[in-house]
Amino acid sequence: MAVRHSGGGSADRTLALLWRNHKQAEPSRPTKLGRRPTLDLDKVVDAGIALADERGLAAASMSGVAKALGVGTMTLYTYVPSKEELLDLMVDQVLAERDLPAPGEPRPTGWRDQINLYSEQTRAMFHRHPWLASISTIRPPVGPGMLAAREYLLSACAVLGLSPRQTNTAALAITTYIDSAAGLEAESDQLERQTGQSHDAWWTERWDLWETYFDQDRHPTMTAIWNANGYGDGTREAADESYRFGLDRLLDGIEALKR
Amino acid sequence: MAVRHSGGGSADRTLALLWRNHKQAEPSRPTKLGRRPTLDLDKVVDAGIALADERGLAAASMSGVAKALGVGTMTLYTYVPSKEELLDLMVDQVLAERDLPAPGEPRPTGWRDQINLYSEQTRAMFHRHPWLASISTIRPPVGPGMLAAREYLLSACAVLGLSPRQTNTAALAITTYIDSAAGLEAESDQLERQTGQSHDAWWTERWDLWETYFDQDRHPTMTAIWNANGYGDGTREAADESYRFGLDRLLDGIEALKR
DNA sequence: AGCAATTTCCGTAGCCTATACGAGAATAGC
DNA sequence: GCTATTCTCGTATAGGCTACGGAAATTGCT
Repeated sequence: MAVRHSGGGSADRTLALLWRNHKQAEPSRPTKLGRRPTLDLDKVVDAGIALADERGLAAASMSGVAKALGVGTMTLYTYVPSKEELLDLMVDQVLAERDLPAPGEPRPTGWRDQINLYSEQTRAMFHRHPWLASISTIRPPVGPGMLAAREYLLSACAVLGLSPRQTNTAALAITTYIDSAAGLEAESDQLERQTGQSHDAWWTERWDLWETYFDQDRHPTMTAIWNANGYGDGTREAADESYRFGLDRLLDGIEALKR
Repeated sequence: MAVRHSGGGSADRTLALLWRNHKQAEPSRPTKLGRRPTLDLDKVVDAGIALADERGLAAASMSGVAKALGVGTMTLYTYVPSKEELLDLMVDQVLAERDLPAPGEPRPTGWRDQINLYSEQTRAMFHRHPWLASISTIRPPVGPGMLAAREYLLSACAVLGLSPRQTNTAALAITTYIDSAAGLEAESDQLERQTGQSHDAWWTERWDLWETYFDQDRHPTMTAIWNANGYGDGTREAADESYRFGLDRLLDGIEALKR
């Protein structure tokens, strides 16, 4: 995973880029002087996302993106202050892809269905862009995409009638679970595609573990579950099942507070 | 975050390194020929961990670790096949640091206390080694540390009396939540230490967001929670509170299945 | 038309990674 | 001392990000 240090450029500049299509607080450029640009920021961000989608986050290097756009590497720096900023823009753009109803728009009636909508949209997003999982999300890019999703989730939790403080806490817990679990799921899928090695094949390659190193006496519960076929056949469904199970239990627990 | 692709060297070689101190299936080296080594694998792994702890994962480069040990960079490759393997070894070593009772050893009586022990040990581990959060954990190093922790968690969940399949599912959901949430928490702390910028200061730097870009009409719930002081003062306690809240609700939901 | 101002484009170079290769140094047994 | 074996590590290659500075393009003014 790549780690954003998120301190390079000025925060103001980054915010201006993130919100570039939302408010023109300043009437943008005053003049039309100088050489005309061949690209624009959206093209750069789109190219970065496309590369990362197809060939992994590592392929979205500055030189890779430039090559994909048919320009020199350094040309990108006219549009983006640094790679870190480019990543921020890519992240917020895919965060905004989720189709979540805005305030006032129709939405599922029940609380759980509203959360499930967030869950499914987020899962689909991670599935389309598995590289997202390997980017740190503390101090995320505070762009329109992130804020819209947070607003939706908070508004869904608001109907529980908890205190404002607890509403926020509950929403945080839910995002933590959904984002992490969906990210893990997507990362696993991506590995299968990228390495061509299924999760099962990966375990088979480690057959030596059970043969040579595994000590049943030190791992009685694992052994018992194994013997009872508790691990199922495909690890894919197990992950799926556990995702839903965990989310449902978490929502059960939260709903029980409502009285 | 750094991404391990976990496919470079042969799986057998990696397993042998991971389990090096646990079983001597083969009586190790036959001869004592040749030049005597100046290091051993444990020293290399320890140096990598120490460097990552103190100055971040990026500081644990091959050249960085070599310099810390006072040897040439290429010397490390006598002990470790590649950087990827070194990371695997670092990871499993810190996973094993957690002080969790082995089978047969005394442990907390209640189910929840057993889970809480796992939670606290894991939190402390992430806090000591925040870089762990930025390493992908799908297809993790299957070493003694990982297996011991999994065994403990499964054995704790086993007392619920669920089916083997559901026991495993529940344990997966719990690790997903705990590992992710604890990782996020630790990453945030690390950023504060490393950049010297507190979470609050980070938000203050983005004051422009609320001033210039934020649209209250599109974010009514956020605005309402803000006005009701629902975000609290320090984001630190909010994260702490949300961690406990989410875990408690998840455990509530799981416990409700027990009948 | 010519020139200045301005903006974009991008080659070069510096410093950072990881690691393949191969030469040299150290050690054991003969 | 000789040889086999093992460890050490300098050099070189290939890739990453990005500071710098000059070339190219475009507008507007004279």
